[in-house]
Amino acid sequence: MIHMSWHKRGGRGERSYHHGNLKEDLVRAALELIAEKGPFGFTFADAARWAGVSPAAPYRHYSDRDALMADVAKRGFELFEQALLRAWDDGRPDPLTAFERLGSAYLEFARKEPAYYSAMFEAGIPIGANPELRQAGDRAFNVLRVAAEKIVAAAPGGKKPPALMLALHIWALSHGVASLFARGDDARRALPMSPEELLEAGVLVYLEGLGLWKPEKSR
Amino acid sequence: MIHMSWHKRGGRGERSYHHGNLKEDLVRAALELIAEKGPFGFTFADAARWAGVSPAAPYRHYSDRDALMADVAKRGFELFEQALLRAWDDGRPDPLTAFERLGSAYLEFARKEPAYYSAMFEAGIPIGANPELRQAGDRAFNVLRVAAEKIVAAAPGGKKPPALMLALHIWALSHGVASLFARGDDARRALPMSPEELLEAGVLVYLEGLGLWKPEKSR
DNA sequence: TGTACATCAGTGAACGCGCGTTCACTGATGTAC
DNA sequence: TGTACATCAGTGAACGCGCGTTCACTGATGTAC
Repeated sequence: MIHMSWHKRGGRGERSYHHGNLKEDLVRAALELIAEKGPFGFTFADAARWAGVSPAAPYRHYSDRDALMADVAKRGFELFEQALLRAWDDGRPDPLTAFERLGSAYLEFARKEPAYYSAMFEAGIPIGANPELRQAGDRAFNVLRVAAEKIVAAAPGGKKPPALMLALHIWALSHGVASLFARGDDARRALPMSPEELLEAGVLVYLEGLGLWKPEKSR
Repeated sequence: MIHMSWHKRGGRGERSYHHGNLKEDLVRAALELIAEKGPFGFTFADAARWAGVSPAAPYRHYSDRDALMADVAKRGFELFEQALLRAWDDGRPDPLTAFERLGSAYLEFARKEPAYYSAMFEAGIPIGANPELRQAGDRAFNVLRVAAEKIVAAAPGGKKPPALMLALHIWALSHGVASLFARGDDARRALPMSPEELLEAGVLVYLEGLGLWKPEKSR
């Protein structure tokens, strides 16, 4: 009996002395545990246990628990950016339709990825001290900013409100709706409609206020 | 030496065997500690230590740490409601002016009372399981709802958008701006303007979209 | 192709620490008479 | 006004537990020749 299984790799659950993907597994562990018990409901040792590894092993990959959380948040922003890019789809078929999709994608991310979402926005990570994290967040916001620019550029007549402001307003509105009503955990508040409907209506009213959208007459 | 000071009450820092205001002091301790280290950065024992009391003492007032947090959140909502009521001032001198004050009060609360704010919105307290907390939150939101109704009622012409929707939109926008840009801690994001300006502009654009406000010609 | 060696990524035992919680207790307060 | 007693709100010691972190170590992998 000299640990035969250790010499096999890639089998169903079989382990070698070297885990091989521990870093990835720690991230997955963190996500599972955040989803289960909130962004502060788990420890470094918990993550190690979840990954089936000794409590000292995570130190090979992260200096401490906060570094792991920051990495989770960074990866979250990267996925978020990709989700937003897919939804925006370069403004097809027209900027307004694509813009509404962007809002829905925001809510969908908050609901389907509550673990990433809370790591990104509610884990209390000081963004100022973490340039990589900040950049990942900025890139995600940038999708919104580019979309806002296109909306403004496509506007009829001489209406050219500042695109940055538009993007910030939509971000804040989406974030507010998501945080209050569309979150994937027990702190979600009840609402007499779907969060998507609420957000879409809000965005349309807002765009109408900017003169970038007109409701159809016959409604 | 038979603990003379114990027999005095109300003096500067002097203590009797019975603390007298421990419950209030525990709440204050929680607020101090949340402000310092975040909503999860302290323990029941910390709160006891801060209040200058043995670690078993808090159990006379709260069943556990979560109960203390929930009480902090509840008190936060009560203060929030009062702050909003003061800002609204029954719609004086006119509903629109008062409504803008309401938005500023939201941001001011988030900035000046980050401890209450994070207990209320970011401590992960399951609101469904806590009727008192939920009611306190509902009462705070109700201020916004009543204000929205007055705004709608005072609207010119036949424009009568649903007040509940208006209130929810403004709540979400305020909450988004506050959570992202006006929070009182290190997770605050940078912004090329003041959060107040951003929110006020957003509210005005939104109200314009509803036909409840018109920008002055000469701007 | 084989061998020696450096490097890497894990182990597991150990430590000091502080937390949550309980317990029998005790000082202070309120009340009945 | 005084006294006896019940009740309340604290004490402080104790416990088991799990965490964070370190350490010397060891199995596995990669590479030079």
